[in-house]
Amino acid sequence: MPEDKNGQPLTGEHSEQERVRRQKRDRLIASGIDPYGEPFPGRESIETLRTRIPALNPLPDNIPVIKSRIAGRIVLLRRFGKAFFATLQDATGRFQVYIRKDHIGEELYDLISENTDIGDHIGVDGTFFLTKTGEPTLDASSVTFLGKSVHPLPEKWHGLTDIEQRYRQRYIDLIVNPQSRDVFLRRARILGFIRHFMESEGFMEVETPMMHPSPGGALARPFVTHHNALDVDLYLRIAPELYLKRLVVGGFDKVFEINRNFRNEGFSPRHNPEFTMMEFYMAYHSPEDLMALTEKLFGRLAMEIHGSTSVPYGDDLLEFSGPFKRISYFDALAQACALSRDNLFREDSLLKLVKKKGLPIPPVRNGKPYTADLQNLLFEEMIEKTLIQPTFVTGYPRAISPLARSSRQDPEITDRFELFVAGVEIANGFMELNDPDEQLRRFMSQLESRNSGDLEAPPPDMDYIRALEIGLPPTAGEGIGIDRLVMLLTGQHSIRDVLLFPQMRPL
RNA sequence: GGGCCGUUAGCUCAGCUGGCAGAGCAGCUGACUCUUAAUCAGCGGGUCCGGAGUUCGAUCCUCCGACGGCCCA
Repeated sequence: MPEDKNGQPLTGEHSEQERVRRQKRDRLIASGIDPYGEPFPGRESIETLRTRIPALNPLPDNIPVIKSRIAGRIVLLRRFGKAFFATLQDATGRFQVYIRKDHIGEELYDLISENTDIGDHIGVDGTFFLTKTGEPTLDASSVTFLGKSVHPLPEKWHGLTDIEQRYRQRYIDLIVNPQSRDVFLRRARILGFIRHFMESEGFMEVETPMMHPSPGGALARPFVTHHNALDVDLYLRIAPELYLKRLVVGGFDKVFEINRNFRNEGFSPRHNPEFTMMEFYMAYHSPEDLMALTEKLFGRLAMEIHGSTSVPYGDDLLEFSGPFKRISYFDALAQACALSRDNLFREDSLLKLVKKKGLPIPPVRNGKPYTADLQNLLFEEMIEKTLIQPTFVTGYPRAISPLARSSRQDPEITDRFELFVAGVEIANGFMELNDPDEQLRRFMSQLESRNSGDLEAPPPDMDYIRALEIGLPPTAGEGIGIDRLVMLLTGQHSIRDVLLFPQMRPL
């Protein structure tokens, strides 16, 4: 049974306005009009109509005759006695129509005038003209009723501001809040641009499984589901990484995937349980190449969406013309913590600093906290949020990079970087570990963590080890958080504002 | 998981110290054939998120719960 937001059943509980609208619907039916409409062939989009209108400023004496057929939702209505103005909205914009009793006939006029509301769909055939005040308008020669809206829309001026309702009833938000609509139009452009860019760079788009027999490729708790016919548990993927590298083993040496990942975590302005990532892999390339490609992509995207590589975000002006700033993980940490390189690797001095900062002690594993966990905690707390302009952080510790190859210069660090913008992690890339025996040792070490209670540590994926045994060429791979990127490019500060249907607690 | 804040008409919001529930928009009736937040006159519309308690009396105070936001973990 349908319910309102307080769990109350809706049947027979219509408001006065809904009852009135249903009565109007029934009157339309009684007059032989289908209140839910028929297809309306031959209409043009409002955007197309606008392109056909020549520049008419100042108002010319002889406007060329422009006839049009448009359809849309009535979003504004100004009634007079024997005529009214209605503003129609379709996917491409708004356009005013003028409906006069003496132009469409008394019978049709009375029927339409008395039974339409804001929110209804109508189709209009008419002739273009400019009003006294210069508003482009279609003078209706006939009106077709295309759909009754029996539930009133929010107020025309303030729109829908209740955040919860905007997320739960996005269809209303999209009708009445042009800013919201614009965010998603831009999101679609961003996605299209990225795909086109990657293809032009020689990448092949692939789709790998969303349901994994064993979760892997990241550190996160998975969602579990069950396949009945096989009678096995499956995990919604936390990352596509291990499958994409299998494809590189298979010979597709430049691949990318844009798709959803699922992580069984809480919500925040930057986290949704399902989110969109692009991961891509380039055989025979380096992390340097990844960073260069990332700079190129972000610069082009900023130009595409903003017409400039400078993008305003909150109080900041983000500069996406590369090259981006680079800092080393340990240099930055040593500086921010005012610790010597030696003390940076001593558990006691790290612990002292963590306690001094009032930070929670990370979970103890095998009797002792890892120095890498302490380092990472301090890095996250003291450095990440200060990285406003696009910044690559390089040289991540091996201990927190189980799929990355160790640096040839320093085996304690990996050839891995993360990109931060506006204090938020946007991308993560590295030289892939392609030594199967080393990868197996790392997996077994993660298994120990898992067995000692770390639910984010994945179990070993032995088929992935076999793929590495077949041979992964030297490969660089990167993941880019698409939702967060869209946030930056659309000026949004909550991930929920760039997701059409963010996850909400069911009512 | 913790702290703070919020939930009142279809929507946006007021509501003082506990004393008959308010406005604007939307709706209804009437006037109006160039308005664009149309205008003018009149009218209707409420499970004050839910439950319990205190009180003569609760939208308001207390407790429990639901949902949401922000911050922290």
